[in-house]
Amino acid sequence: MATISDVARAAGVSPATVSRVFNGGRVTAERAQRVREAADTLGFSPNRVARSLRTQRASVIGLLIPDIANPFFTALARGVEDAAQRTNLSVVLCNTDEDVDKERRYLDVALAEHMAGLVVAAASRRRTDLSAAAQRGMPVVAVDRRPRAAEVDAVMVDNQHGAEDATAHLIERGYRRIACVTGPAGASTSEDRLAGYRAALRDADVPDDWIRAHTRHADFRVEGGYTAMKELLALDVPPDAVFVANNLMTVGALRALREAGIAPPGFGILSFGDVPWASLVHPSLSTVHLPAYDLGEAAATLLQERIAGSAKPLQTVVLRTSLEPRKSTAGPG
Amino acid sequence: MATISDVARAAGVSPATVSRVFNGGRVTAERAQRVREAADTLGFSPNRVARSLRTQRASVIGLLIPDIANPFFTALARGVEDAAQRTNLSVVLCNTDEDVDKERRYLDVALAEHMAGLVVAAASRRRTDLSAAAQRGMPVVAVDRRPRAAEVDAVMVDNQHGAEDATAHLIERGYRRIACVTGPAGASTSEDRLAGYRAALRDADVPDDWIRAHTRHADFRVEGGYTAMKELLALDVPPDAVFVANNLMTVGALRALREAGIAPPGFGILSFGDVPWASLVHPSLSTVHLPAYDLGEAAATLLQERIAGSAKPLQTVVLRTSLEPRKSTAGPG
DNA sequence: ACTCGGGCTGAAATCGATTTCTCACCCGGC
DNA sequence: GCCGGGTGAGAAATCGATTTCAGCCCGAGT
Repeated sequence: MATISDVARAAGVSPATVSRVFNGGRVTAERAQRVREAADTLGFSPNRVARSLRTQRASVIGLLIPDIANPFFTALARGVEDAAQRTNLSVVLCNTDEDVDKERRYLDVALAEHMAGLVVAAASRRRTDLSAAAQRGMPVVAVDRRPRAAEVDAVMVDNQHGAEDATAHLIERGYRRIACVTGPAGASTSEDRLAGYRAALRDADVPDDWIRAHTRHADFRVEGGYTAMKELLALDVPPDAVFVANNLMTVGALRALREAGIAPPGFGILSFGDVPWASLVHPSLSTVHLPAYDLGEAAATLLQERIAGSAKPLQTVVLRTSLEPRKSTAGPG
Repeated sequence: MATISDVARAAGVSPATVSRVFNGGRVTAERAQRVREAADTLGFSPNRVARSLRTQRASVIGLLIPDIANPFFTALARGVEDAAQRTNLSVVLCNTDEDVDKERRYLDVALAEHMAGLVVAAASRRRTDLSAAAQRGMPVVAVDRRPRAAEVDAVMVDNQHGAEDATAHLIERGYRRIACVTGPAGASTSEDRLAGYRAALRDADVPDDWIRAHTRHADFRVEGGYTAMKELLALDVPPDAVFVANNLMTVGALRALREAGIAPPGFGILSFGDVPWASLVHPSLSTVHLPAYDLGEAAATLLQERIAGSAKPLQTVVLRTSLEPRKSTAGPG
């Protein structure tokens, strides 16, 4: 592996000059030419480790996501990656598995590795601690989930508004007993989506205690959705529709429904977040489409501004969701 | 950010001693204790960039995969990640998008970044060039796909054997006109799977020209599977079953079948590779299960041996696939 | 009592790039 | 002919850890 000194020797100049050629210093054209030729024949590319050490800034950003198997997060990751690549940053993807300990270990690595910045979809609202990074001056952007009390930029979707719209859509379609499967009590996303659901039902004069009796908290995973849905179906007067707060739980809920021999349009299903291959499988599913890719792209762009030194006040970007109603127009009747 | 010298000063020792405490050198218990306390109160963790520069080896490995949206590769990635974490390596995930240029750019980054090693699911069999890395002494393990003429370790599935078994299974079920949708002509995976399919049909005395007429090459993506399936269905005598060489193309094929009003068990569908949520959706789909997670884990483990300096001769690990027949037992009739 | 050896230590070199500091040189103006 | 200003280039310091090297101390062996 050729070093800068090898190139310098081959070109008959000092290492400083070689560095200047590649970093836009002032060098006479003739010398610059010699350096470039030498670099080419030696196949030189600067050692990024040494550069990072000297400049105190890496060309790597970290992306912490809770579940790489979830298509929502893979789409988000692609958005981050594409944005990062535009400024020659590489992305280290860290899968925290919704596990706060694992997440903290990755945060430590990011600090020790002196990464240029972090995009974080937090594993927990209460327990994720981003202060260490912020303290050390490492730029951080929260995405999708906002850890409580974190002084960072954030890019979110309008969870509450989207959930309210979507639930209202179910009501318009004629469903009356709309249950809800939401995520863990701690997460900002599950709370906001629940709040939107509640708002829509209240607006339709559904009493609070009915709502409470028909709400289940699960874990944002397939199994949790399955169990919660079974519970709801076992009620004395089962619901005639359900609002499910994320894509994976919808898959579980669908399984529970199939086992119970229940299907749309007699039963309304609304998923917050795109269910993979849903259009193929269940054209009768309504979904709230989440701009996952754009979320990632926006977060990475924001992060790059901070890395470049922007001192603007902290900002929160909120992207709109969009409702994709099911194809069939029939209601529950 | 506390440095090793800060800790040394606080503990009243030299930086060398601090380093020895953390890297298993011989230090008296009493001093080691003082160092550890100082490190704790200062919140010291060694700067990995500096360490990498000095030791000439990073604690990061690269994972190059062609499509992060494909659940097969996300499962593989998790396997790599879990294995890597056991030895405190972090994983940089690079999504090459089946694009050889993008892949080459990532390879350059990996070299400049002096990563400890690479796990590569190559974008192309012919055009992916791993020699630069090998030449510079960077350990590389090919996974799932083997680039032609690359002198590297590899972890693969037994594509041909799995495909042959699976096709034979369709024949046993009573299907007679079994078509095939495979991947791009260049890829090792699509060629091997096609070869397995062919072997099974030949074994059942199906003439070669029939086979050739009922084989389509597509691009391993949903759209390609859809188009190929439509072509096959438009034949004068359409097939009564299809062997599809990867999971995403199966999704496309299923859509084409649904649009044509065709469904199992009248039509046999065999997917090479698990289709996400298939069990929920299409219990009547047979799949060849691929051990994606284990593939990643094995590759990362092998890579770590090489990083640790193992000089064993190059090896190729082949993992077995397993056939998961559809639930219903009825045949085509 | 003297030497030899083994275990700890700290000073200093090292990794490879960037960046400051210094100096030589050239040009135009007085 | 002399002097300032500006420019280009090299020597050397620097980033923060690891590692070599040399020295020191202490105990054991003769």
